[in-house]
Amino acid sequence: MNHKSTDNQAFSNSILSWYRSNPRELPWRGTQDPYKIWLSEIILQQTRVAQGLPYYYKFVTQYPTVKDLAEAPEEDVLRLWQGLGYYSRARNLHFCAKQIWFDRAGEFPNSYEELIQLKGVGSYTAAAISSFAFGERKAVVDGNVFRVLARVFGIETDIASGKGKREFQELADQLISKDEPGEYNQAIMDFGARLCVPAKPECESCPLKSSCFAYTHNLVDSLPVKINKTKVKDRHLHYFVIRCGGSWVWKRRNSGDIWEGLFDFPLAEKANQEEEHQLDLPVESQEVRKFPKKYRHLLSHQRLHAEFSEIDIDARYQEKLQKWAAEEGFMMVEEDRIEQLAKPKLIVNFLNDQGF
DNA sequence: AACTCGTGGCT
DNA sequence: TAGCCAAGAGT
Repeated sequence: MNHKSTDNQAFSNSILSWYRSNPRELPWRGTQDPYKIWLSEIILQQTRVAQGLPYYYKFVTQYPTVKDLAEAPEEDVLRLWQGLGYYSRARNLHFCAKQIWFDRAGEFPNSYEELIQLKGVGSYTAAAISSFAFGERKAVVDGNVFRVLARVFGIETDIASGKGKREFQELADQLISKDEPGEYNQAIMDFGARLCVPAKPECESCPLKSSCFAYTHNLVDSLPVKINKTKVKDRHLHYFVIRCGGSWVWKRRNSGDIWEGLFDFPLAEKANQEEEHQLDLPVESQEVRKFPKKYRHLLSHQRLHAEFSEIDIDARYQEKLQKWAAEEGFMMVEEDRIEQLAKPKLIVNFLNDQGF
């Protein structure tokens, strides 16, 4: 897919020109601090600007420099990330901050090649940081860029395929402005986010409308092509809220499943909701009260069906329960410390509903 | 290459 | 409602 360089320049000039009269004012624009740009880019991965904004403010306030982030406990970082999803982003962010501060003497990676070696920094994020902070000519290819290029140039390759990713990256590399690569990267993403949106784009006011392949061929609604193969799996979770002497039994979630590193409760999982869930406790004949409300919690790839039961155990069994919890990989948490635990949204919803 | 990893807004 | 998609990356 070769395009004449004059056409390329016409495209990038149009995008830049549109951007200069329609810029979004975002708090990470206007800074050259690679730490803040990195932070903003990690937060914005697969995340709408409106959803990420409050988290950006929380993080730059709590952790103004990479040193502050590096010196924080991972639990605190995850707690601040609570509710934003894709928690590996927070774990990798913290891991890299420690790496940069303690192993590199605080020297932030300052090139695409170095940046892409960081955990959680892929081709998009490395291009974004290197162009915004260091003026490197590396083209970003995110969901916006896929859409704009697919429509304007009439590309029907599946954007989820390896072939598609290579093809779009190659085209983006040809199109990016030589003089203002960072500005151009911002521009094409804003253009996709505000004008060339997925549904009902504003084609009538688009500066590219006469040259846009999709518009002139009535293909706007069918481009880009994305073949989605992920099927949603149903899971049935039964949580047990076990309380004893002012403490609750909590479980820190392991790797290899959703919500790694976050806290929830001892859990029984069964293949269907008909089966009655049970839990082996160290004390006999405890009353198990089921909360009437049932939860359906949607993830990108799983549909969770959850219910909760509470078990109150007399304080005289506290030591026995403590021992059992340690053996089972659970932990006893005093009530006033529960707020500090990083919890999945499902658990936060449950606690709010029950007035805890 | 296909699968995994959250949450929320919009249609 | 169910599906799509949002400044993607790791395995």
